[in-house]
Amino acid sequence: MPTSTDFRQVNRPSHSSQVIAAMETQLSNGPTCNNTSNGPSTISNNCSSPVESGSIEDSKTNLIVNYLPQNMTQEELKSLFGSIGEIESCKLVRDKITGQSLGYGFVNYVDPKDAEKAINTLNGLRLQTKTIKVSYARPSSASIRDANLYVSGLPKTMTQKELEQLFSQYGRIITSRILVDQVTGVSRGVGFIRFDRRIEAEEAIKGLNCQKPPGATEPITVKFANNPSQKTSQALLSQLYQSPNRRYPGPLAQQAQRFRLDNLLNMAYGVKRFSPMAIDGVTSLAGINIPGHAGTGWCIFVYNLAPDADESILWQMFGPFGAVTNVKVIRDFNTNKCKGFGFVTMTNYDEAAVAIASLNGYRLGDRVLQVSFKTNKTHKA
DNA sequence: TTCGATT
Repeated sequence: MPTSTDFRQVNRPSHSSQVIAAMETQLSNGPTCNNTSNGPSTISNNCSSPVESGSIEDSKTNLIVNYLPQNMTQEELKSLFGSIGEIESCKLVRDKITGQSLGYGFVNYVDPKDAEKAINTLNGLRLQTKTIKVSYARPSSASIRDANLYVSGLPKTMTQKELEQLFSQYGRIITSRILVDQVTGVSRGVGFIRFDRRIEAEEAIKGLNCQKPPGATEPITVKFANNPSQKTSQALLSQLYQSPNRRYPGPLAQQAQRFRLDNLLNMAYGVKRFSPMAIDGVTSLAGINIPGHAGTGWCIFVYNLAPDADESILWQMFGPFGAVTNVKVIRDFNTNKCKGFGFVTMTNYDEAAVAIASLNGYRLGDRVLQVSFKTNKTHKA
């Protein structure tokens, strides 16, 4: 959660029949910008739905609970919601393979009054770092699956309201969000739109992908969203670098370990190390324009990765140098092969700097890596 | 193939 404001109050539903749940969906991919047909796509085929029934007929007992803490179990979910009233059934949705929680679940009460009470009482409740969302679940149906879109390249000035205005011509929007930088609050230019029905999402892709919103100078990308469980597998991978490292032994790991020790010693003795973020002991917000700094840490660009490179290789290479919060291998949309580069975010400037100094020019397999702080370069002008 | 973004 970006802020700790009164989400609980502002987000409380005033008319619950219109509060529609957001179901997280499976990963699926959409088309790229390279449309083979460049004529205007027909978005108004006669698919006007007879299914206006929507929320009125929906269950008054079944709730969807979103944004649950990662470690919350089904038993804890049942315990929490059982405090309101008798539960008919309760299900925490988990990853099919890893069994990890996907962060949402369903609670079906016996009495509709208890369901309403649970929304009023538990929606917006803070649990650890999360603010849970409790709302009526829509009937399970194929037509509402895979209706979640990921939008990137948005103008930084675009508001959530404007985003909704842009997409609402294609259907009924269930949820929308624009991601913002945690420090500056400025839009990251990416967001989500969940439609009521998949067909609406498909039409929005056809109509808006690679199009410039009114007043924008760059086209946006609109595609189906990934499901949100993969951070978990990344976190699991991050533990790889803690274990004895058989893949990258030798001088490099030793150098990394010695650096960490030096750093600890310096901290213990109060030695101040250089960081562009620190000016006379005062952290300056002017630092947001320093190359590589991404608000949440120091962003590092890694070039010349092999096509089969994956995230674990980045964790293993950078982890020994200090706190790594995120790694990303950039892949080709169609082949899913690495496009030759990736990004690593490190918390501390010093550790990032040493990692760069150590890993730039490092030979990985038959390739020589180029490693530097991320800049704002882009190959398309 | 030289700088993304996944609630």
